[in-house]
Formats: sequence, structure tokens, C-alpha cells
Amino acid sequence: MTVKPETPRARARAAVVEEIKAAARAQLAERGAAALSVRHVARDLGMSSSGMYRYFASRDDLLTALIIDAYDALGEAVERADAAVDRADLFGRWWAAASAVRTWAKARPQEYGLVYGSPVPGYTAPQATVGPASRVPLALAAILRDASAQGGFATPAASVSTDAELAISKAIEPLSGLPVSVIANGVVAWVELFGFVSFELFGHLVGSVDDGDTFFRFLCERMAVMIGIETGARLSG
Amino acid sequence: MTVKPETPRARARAAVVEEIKAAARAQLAERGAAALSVRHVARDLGMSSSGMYRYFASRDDLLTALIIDAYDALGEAVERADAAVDRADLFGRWWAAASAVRTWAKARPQEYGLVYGSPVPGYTAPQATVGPASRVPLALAAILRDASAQGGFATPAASVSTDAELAISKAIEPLSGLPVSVIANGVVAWVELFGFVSFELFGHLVGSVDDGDTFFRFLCERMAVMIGIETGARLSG
DNA sequence: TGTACATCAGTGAACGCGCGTTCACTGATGTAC
DNA sequence: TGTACATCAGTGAACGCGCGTTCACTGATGTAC
Repeated sequence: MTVKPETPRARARAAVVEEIKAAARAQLAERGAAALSVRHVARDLGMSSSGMYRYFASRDDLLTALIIDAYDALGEAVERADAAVDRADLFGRWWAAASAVRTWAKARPQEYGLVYGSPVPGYTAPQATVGPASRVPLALAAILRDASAQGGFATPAASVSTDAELAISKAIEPLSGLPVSVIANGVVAWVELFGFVSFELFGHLVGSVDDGDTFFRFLCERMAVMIGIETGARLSG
Repeated sequence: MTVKPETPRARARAAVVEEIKAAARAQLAERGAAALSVRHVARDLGMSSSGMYRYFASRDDLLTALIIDAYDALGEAVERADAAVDRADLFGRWWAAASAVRTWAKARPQEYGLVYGSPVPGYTAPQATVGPASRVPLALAAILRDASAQGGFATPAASVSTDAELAISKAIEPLSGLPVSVIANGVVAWVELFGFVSFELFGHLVGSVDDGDTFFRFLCERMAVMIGIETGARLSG
């Protein structure tokens, strides 16, 4: 993704960009996205505020870079977690990928909120975010697809309403060819995963779910059944 | 909830408080929570900024009032929707309550985000928010409870993991006495509902779910099966 | 290898702005007798 | 019913602050010949 900088100057520049983003991330964690300030970041770096404009054209540009980085970091975490598991162990992969989402979110709550929380009015995400944003859904979709290729779907997920399935976009590339009901269940699982992580992180489960770890395991096993991945597979993997 | 103001002065005061909150809500919708400003609200009302401090001790106090109002408005919307349906029509009630959440959220996205989006760091929700915040879960729980009282749970929801159920807080008052697996499934449905509404509202379903209405119906029917409410009940209601 | 020029990183001052909050104050409205 | 006082709503000026962004500039680093 990152092109190797050739000249020493370009290398230095890339290093400063990284420093700026790191300082901005630290600020994000402390005070939140709304309080992110070009001047403050410059101060933390011992740089003049005007100097920042050599690297980012505006505050919004800096924010956009952080958003893209957050999507990429989460996407990479999920991809790595999935890749570390035996390809045939479908539940193991699902569990690893889902756990990676939750772990990453807890480690970097402000970055998670930046991306999955309430959008800032007036700020519209540029096209450059859509690629990084789809890394997680793509990784999850790949597990579904592999399940289909391995003749999975032991428990063919119950289809409650058939015409409802037409609500799913035909554009979900890596799932094309799969039964629409399978795709619909996959979308539900995706929504459930992020719904839980957001609720837990944002404090809505206080008083309802005491032991997040245990409940999350329960939830993942439920999701596995829902999307037709044999839970038992992890034992034979 | 609101105590009737007796004296004319108290009545006038209450009216001004409402005006302020209405103006603040309008600003919230336009610019978001981060940009909510005491001075700006005062300006919109043709009042001096210092005058605002007769009504709210600080900006945070104003924000807290808006948060409580948002929880209450959503809670009331759900309660009314549920109350309008025949008590015995469990699926009809679930559908009405869930739809009320979604409809309210779409009508007042910034208020929804204020409450279900990423929390503002440094701001800790005061105790006064917990009552209003629990109105929706309580309304949903009541449906579950009534289902149990009517000998519901036609499809006794599959319990994937038993020890996992211990993760549920014993403190969920209106559900005490129900099988823990039923409670756990209720929590999952709750998470699923808000997960979907947030994803749809915050734009994460673009490219995956084309027809939100249809998919939401599908989702609600799935949830009904999951929590053991006979879907067919709506036909005989 | 050495010179002349162009590019780039970074500075410091300034512009114009909006913010939350305090304070001493003026009138109007309410209360006690 | 009328007077004396207390309470409250609302004002305007001020404090001290931080913000995003621009602009003319100084040196250092790179490039062409």
C-alpha cells in the first residue's frame, strides 16, 4: 500500500507525516475527534502551526488520514487474525476475526468511534475511505465463501422471508453466486458483531451484560450457527 | 415526569427552558454535538449569552438535558408504539417497538447519535440519564415477559452455550424468573436492533443493503424467531 | 567537481473569529404585613 | 389596598483563551549543466 520513498527527502517527509499522525492519534484518544486541533498537534511536535500545512492541506485532511488509517489498522488486524488459523477451521477463523475486531476496538476506542460512531455533520467521507472501510466485511465474506466452497452450511440457515432477500445489494462481489439467504444471514452476523462491540464500548451494556468476554463467545457461536458454519469444526481442525 | 408549574413565573421559566432546548436541538441537527455553543443558542433566541446561565449552569448541563430528552423521546415513542398494538399480538408489538426505534432515529439522527454514537471523552453521563436510558430496553423486555406469561416461546430458542448465560446480569429486573437462555437471546435481539439502526444511519450499509425497509422487516422476523415469539401470531391477532 | 538555480521545510507574525464564563448592574415581578 | 423589601430575569462589558489559515520570509537540500 505504501510506496517506498526513494529520495532521503521523501523519506524524511514520510517520517514527519507519521509523527504528525501519531501525535494526532494520541490527541484523539485523550480529547476526542472534536477537540483535534492542528495547533495542538504542532505544539506536541515542537513545530510551528503553520508548518503543519506543508503536510496536510487542512484540519479535515488530517482527520481523513486518521480515518483511513483506522480502517486500515482494523482491517489488517482482522486479516492477520484470520490468516493465522487453519483455512479449513471455519469457526476458528470466524472467532479469530470477530475477536480481532473487538480487541482492536477496545485498544483504540477513540479511533473505533471515529469510524463507527456518529458521523460529524458537515464532514463527508471522501472516496479514498471506501477501500479501507471494506477490508473487514471482505475478510468476513471470505470466510462465508470458503464455507460454501467446502460444502459447508451444514445447518442451512432458516430463511424467514424470501422476498426480503432482494434487499441485499447485488454488488457484494466476493459473495456473488452464494444463495441470497446465506448472504442475508452474513449481513445480519456482521451487523450483530459491530452492534455488540459498539454497545460494549460505548457503555450500553452496563447492567445487562456483566461478563463481556463470555457473552461475546456466546454471541460468536450463535453467529456461526446462523451463517451455517459447523461449530464442531473447531474441534476437528 | 414534569411537575406542573404553579406560579406564572415558574411557568414562564419552564417555557424559556423549552425554547432553549428546542434551539439547541436545532443546532445539534445542523452542526452536531461538538459545535453546540451556549452563545450560538443565545443568539438564535435573541438573548444575551450571559442570560443563558439563569437556565443552565454550564454548557455540559445543557448537553445533559438534551441527552435526557433524547432518551425520553425515544423511550416514549417506543412505549406508545407498543401500547397501540393488541397485547396478545407479540410479533406485532415487537415489530411496532423496533420500527419506532428506527423511525425515531431516522427523524432525529443527531439526537440518536448523541446517545448511541461515540461518547465524548471527558464527558461522563450523570446518574440522571440512567432512568430515561432504560426505557427502551424495559419496553422490549416487557414484550419478552408477556410472551413468557402467555406460554409463548413456541420455538424454544436454541441455547448454544450454557455457561455463557452466566454472563448476563442478574440485575435485569423485569426479566427475573425467565430462563437465562431466553434473556440472553433477548439481549442479542436488542443488540441486533440497535446495531442495524446505527449501521444504517451512519452509512455503513451503503453498497450492502439497498432496501433498508425490506431488510429491516426481514431482521425483525428473524429476531422474533430468535426470541421465541411466534411469527404467525400477527396473522391471528 | 563546481557553480547557479529551483525546490522544499519550517518560521513567526498576523487576521479575524468564536468560545465559556464572570460580574456588577437595572428593572420587573412577586411576597409580607 | 398600599407600601417596603426580596427575589428573579436579563443585560452589556470584559477576561482570557484557542482556533484555522495565510503570507512573506529564511535556510537548507536537491538538480542541471
